[in-house]
Amino acid sequence: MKREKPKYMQIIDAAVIVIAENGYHGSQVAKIAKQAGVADGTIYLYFKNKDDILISVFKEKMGVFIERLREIAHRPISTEEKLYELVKNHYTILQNDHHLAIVTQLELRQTRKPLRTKISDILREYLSLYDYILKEGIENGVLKDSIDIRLLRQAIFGMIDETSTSWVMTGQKHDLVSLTDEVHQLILHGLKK
Amino acid sequence: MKREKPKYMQIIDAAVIVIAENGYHGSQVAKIAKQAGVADGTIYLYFKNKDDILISVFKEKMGVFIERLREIAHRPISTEEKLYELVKNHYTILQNDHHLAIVTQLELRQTRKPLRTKISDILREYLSLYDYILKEGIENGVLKDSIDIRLLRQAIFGMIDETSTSWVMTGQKHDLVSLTDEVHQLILHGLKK
Amino acid sequence: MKREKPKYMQIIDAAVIVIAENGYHGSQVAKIAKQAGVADGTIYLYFKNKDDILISVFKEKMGVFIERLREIAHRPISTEEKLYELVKNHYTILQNDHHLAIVTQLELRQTRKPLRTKISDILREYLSLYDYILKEGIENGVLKDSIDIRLLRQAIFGMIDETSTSWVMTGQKHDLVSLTDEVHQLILHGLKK
Amino acid sequence: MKREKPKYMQIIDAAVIVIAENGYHGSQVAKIAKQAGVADGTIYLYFKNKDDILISVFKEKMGVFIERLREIAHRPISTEEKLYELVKNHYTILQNDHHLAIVTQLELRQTRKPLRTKISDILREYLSLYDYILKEGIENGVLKDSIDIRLLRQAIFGMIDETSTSWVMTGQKHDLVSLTDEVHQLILHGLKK
DNA sequence: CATGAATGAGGATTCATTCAT
DNA sequence: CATGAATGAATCCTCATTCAT
Repeated sequence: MKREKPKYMQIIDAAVIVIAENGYHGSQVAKIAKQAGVADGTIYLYFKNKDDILISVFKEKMGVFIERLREIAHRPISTEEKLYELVKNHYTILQNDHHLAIVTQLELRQTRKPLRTKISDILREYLSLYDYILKEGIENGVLKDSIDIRLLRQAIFGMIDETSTSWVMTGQKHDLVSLTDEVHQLILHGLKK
Repeated sequence: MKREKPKYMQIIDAAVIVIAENGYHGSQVAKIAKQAGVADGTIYLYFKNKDDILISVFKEKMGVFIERLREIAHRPISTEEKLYELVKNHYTILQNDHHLAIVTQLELRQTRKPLRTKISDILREYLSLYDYILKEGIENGVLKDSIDIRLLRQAIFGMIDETSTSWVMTGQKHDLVSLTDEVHQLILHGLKK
Repeated sequence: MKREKPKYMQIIDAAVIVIAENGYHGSQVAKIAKQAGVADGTIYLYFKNKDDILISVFKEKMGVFIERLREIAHRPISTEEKLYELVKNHYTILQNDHHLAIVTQLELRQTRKPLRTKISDILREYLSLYDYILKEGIENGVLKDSIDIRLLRQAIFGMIDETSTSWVMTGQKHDLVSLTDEVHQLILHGLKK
Repeated sequence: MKREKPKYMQIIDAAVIVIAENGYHGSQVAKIAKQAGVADGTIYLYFKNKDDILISVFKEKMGVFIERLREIAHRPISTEEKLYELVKNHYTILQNDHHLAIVTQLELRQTRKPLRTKISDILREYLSLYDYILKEGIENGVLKDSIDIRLLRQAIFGMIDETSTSWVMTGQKHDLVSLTDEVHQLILHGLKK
């Protein structure tokens, strides 16, 4: 039965695994095709080229982050709670898929310009939800209104991203989600006692 | 006078320029050699291989960050002031050398395992100075003692790194150093009003 | 009405257009199929393989050359007149179908052995009509009997073919048929005054 | 001793042999490199790409045709004699190098546009010497002045080219140079008795 | 008869590295 | 120390052809 899974997602999923295990550089198209159980040429029926696979992986997986955060952003809860859920959501998705975590935190930090641009574009949608929550917080008088919102967003994302990368680079040994409380506290109140 | 500059630094400097302008991928050894004004083969008298050039670039340039931060860490000033200088120092070095900023924030985020490891090793020395300042702050009762010091460090570095990367990716148009006040405030007191 | 045209000729005609516009190299089977309005696989119900399309194109189109020349060869006119009509016929067919002209003069000059052989075989029938006319001319004492008939034929065909190719390569701008008089004269009396 | 032969000509000569024996299509760069006794990559120190090899082969070899014809064109002999030598020269060069003959008459008739253009450019210099001789003949009242000189040139070249191609396609069995007399006669006086 | 998704063999080209001079 | 000509491994992608529907 060919029905099971459309080949597109089959290849995406294979790519995540292969890239996580071999690095983008070590992930020949043939290797991804084999993992996906399709012929090399089949890849090109669904993706323009190799880079397009990576971009699509990011797009598809970022979709999950975005979808859930969007739901959080619209819940009838306080800004503090939304920020808490924001952090927890990010950590949870990464912790639940170690392969994805490697790809997201390490392999996707590609340097070639065109790729970088495409990835940024996708990330922008995710970060615009940060902005939504932050703006609301400022309007409600919960968050500082003296600082540029972009800077607030970068501060939050920087903390979450750096802690995630550290977690991945140290072998994903400890529990990432359990950092949520402390990181949430740091985001809101800073390092000062 | 090229004569007075040992070829080693000549190549390092050439590498920063070439990599910043062409990306690591587009920086063939031949191109770096040409920019440095030496023959291709000469590179290999000073560097083991191409990766070694990148690592050496990072090591040499990180040295400046480390040197200055070490001086700051030992000044007879408060922890708050040290953190202020830490941020300012990082931003200032990047802002003063746009080529270096590109290399540091974008091109060095290489994905290949061996390179990643080497770069982490070098970064560790820089980050250990963060730890020194943080530890002091905790002991003096200035900083939270309820949170793991590694997390505090990641929070600070994450913010600084993310803001720097954003600055580079948006074309280094605005003034980076002038963000110091706000970022310092976020580090200490968080986003909450 | 596509319905009335058997798919075989539909594909042949599509191939002439696609090959003329894209070159043999740029004429993927899929492109020909699309132009013909059939599925890729359908091509293989009518042709053994891609080369077979080209051969069939040549065979079908050469058929027109042959048919008309055969009629000319049997007309009750002088050898000189027959040679005149031979040239005019060749030029007229090419001039009336610019796509065909490109395919015949340029794209069909394929180099691969098997194709070359097949094309020669088809051409042979056309050229045997040249021989028929030439033989008659020799027997009637009109043409030189001192020169091998194959050489005479090659001389005529060489002139016609080269002038046709030049015409195609210069963009088919001038009138090809109007060269008939002069070429006819050259064939009969040579370059000498 | 690497001295013997500059690698450029070494590769050109290898290419002629390999292409003659395998066709352009069957002539992988690796095969040419092997025949030339160099590494694959070395080819690219001397040629921009594979097509450039073919173009260079044609340019180098056409040079011989041109050089010799130029000398003939300037000899103090009659136009008739020059045309005789022109034919003989062409046939002689081809007959003396069977590999070259195959490449020239068959493999070089490539269809891809850019290649075709480059080859035409090179051929033009050779044909301009035809024009030189023809113009002289017309001015001296030896040749017809009623026919466009380009047509005269195409007639001559067409005959020579077609007879050469026939000779190659029939396996280069008979003697090509011995056709000179008859072809010369056809060029000057045509087929008419 | 007709479809078109899937196949997978095949090859030009780049570029880090070496080593004879 | 310095050179730079030569090396050769390594891989993405195309596209003619098949065959299950």
